[in-house]
Amino acid sequence: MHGTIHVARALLGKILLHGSASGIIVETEAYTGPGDDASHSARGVTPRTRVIFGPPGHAYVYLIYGMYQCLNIVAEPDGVPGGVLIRAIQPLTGIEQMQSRRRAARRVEDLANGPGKLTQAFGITMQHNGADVTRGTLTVHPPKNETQLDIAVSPRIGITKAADLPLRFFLRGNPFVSRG
DNA sequence: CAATAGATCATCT
DNA sequence: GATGATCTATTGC
Repeated sequence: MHGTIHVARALLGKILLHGSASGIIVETEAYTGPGDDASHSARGVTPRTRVIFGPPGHAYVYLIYGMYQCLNIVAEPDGVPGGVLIRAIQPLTGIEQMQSRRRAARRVEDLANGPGKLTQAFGITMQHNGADVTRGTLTVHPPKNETQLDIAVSPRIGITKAADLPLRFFLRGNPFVSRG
């Protein structure tokens, strides 16, 4: 709950890497489980939500609207639910491959500026559900030079329950943040 | 630019 | 059988 918010902020500025594709995480949302009605884990363990209740640092990937996948990072200790949705990424490398996976994107800014777009650009699928993001083919790691970040906060996007909680975090002014 | 319709299926009730 | 942590294309000012 509290730790998930910390992780959501800490993930900003980190690098997501999958094959030749890499980029800076510029937008996240915290989903804190009990008490957060928008969170998938709010109503307990199901076959789908079991990875959110598992150890931190693992990927929770799910299908939304029958055609897009969303990537979360599990954020709480084993047994405690909580996850961080990765909402937007600033592409760094593998941009040509991202463009071939996302023919609809006309600008580089549109390659990964949304939760469904970035999984498509990076080739992330439900096969990655449960994957350890500290080792393996899909990883998150610190940038080479850590700098001060200007982090802005807002309500989360696209939800109907608990829609007023300020649990969305993004890099202020960054052009790769989603439009909502 | 803003609003909206339609696509499409795993998951849960 | 209903419901989405979405995106794109298209329409209308």
